[in-house]
Amino acid sequence: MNPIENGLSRRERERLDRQAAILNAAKDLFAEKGYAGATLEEIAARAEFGKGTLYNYFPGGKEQMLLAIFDQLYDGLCELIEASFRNDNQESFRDTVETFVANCFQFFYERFNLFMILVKEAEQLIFSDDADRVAYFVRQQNRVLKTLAAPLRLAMNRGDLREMPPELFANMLLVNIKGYQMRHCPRNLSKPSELLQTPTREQAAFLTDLVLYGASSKYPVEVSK
Amino acid sequence: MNPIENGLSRRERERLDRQAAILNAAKDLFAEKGYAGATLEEIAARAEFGKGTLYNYFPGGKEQMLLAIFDQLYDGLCELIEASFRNDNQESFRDTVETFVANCFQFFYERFNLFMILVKEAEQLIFSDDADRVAYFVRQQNRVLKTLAAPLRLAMNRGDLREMPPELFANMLLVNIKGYQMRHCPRNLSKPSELLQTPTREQAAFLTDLVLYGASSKYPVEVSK
DNA sequence: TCATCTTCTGACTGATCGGTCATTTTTTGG
DNA sequence: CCAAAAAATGACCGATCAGTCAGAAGATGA
Repeated sequence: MNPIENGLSRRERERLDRQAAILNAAKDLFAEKGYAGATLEEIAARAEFGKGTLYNYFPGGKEQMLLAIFDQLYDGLCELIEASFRNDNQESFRDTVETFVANCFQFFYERFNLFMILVKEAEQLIFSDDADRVAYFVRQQNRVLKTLAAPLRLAMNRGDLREMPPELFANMLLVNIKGYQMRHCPRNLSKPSELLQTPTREQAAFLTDLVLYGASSKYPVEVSK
Repeated sequence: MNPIENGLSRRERERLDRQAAILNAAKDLFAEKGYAGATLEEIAARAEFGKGTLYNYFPGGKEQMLLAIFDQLYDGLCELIEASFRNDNQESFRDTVETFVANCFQFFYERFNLFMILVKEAEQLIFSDDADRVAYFVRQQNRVLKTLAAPLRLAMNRGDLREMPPELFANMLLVNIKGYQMRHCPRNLSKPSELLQTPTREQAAFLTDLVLYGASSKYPVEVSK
């Protein structure tokens, strides 16, 4: 009766497709107008559903959509980190970092709406006064930080990096990637003339060297602990 | 009839005092609940005025208050930059940068509400779809960036910094300061147990060394252009 | 003291929007 | 083809809130 594919019936697959379609509409609109600025009516219209239908797929309403989007974002980021550092050792640490940086640029280039949501909403949410939301974001951000800190710890043990709390450097790396990317974003999304430039390997190399070797043209007299 | 002080009559001074009181109330509430989350009613209550009175002092309403706050923030930041680099040359560039970083930490420590507003709202606003708001923020951020880029340009000419677009490094510096500070913020403002720690000179030194000399424990084979 | 001018006030308005649910439409399986 | 189940719908509700304004309160100065 139920020809199964991927262990899912057609009904179930269609349901997931529709859920994904709603989520994509939400992504676009959250990115464009911000979480608060996007209305359920608009999201429903963009996904070609009635407003009530959204609640079939996301009983938790707007907030559940936002958290589902952040789940995707943080999952993707963790996978990207693991993939980038998987074959560490097989090349110089510097090149591994460059690859990681380039992968991040590429990741956000392909998911520009996720990047905008991250930029616009994450800090707002992590410093909100809703304890549950704060807990969610602290957990997710720590997960990313731990994932990145692990290979950095190894690099320190190998002597590729100065000794410091690896989460600290993980944070610094991510902050720099985000800051660099943000600086090269179109300021005004409704002005289509400004396009997001495709990220180049040169930019990744530049940022990598800056982070690993610093901005000074001189070597420090003594590298401080 | 009008004994003048600072060129202002008593009436005018009182008016400015009340305006400042309203702005301080707004600062606290914007920092706590975010721009969207703070209501005019609350702001008025905290400043001990009726809601209608706010419009005597800020005819432009909520948005005018926000922009007035950002004016203060960006003005303060520019002054701080200029003051920090004023006696460059008299000490090593590294120490000048450390002073600048320490001053930034101190500045935001003393103005924690401004820092929270910056963190929570600035990106939301600069990527909004209101062209006027975007223009305001682009102008202000560029002003800060230019102010910081000027002494960095000089340092490059002196050979203290690698050659690169000075605005790029200015951006990187600011991003790192903000990112470092943010990492050491209490996540949940309503939980008073977590206090903002007073910034130390050691932290400024650490971040300075990281930015100037990099995280690598090895010197690059060749410093890339 | 009083007329006038300034400042203050908070009830009210209009608009917005998230979420609900009774009803309609579609799908399903016999 | 039909009855029952599932899905979709959008009018409606209640809450929120920025901004308004007519009148109250207070200051001024002659």
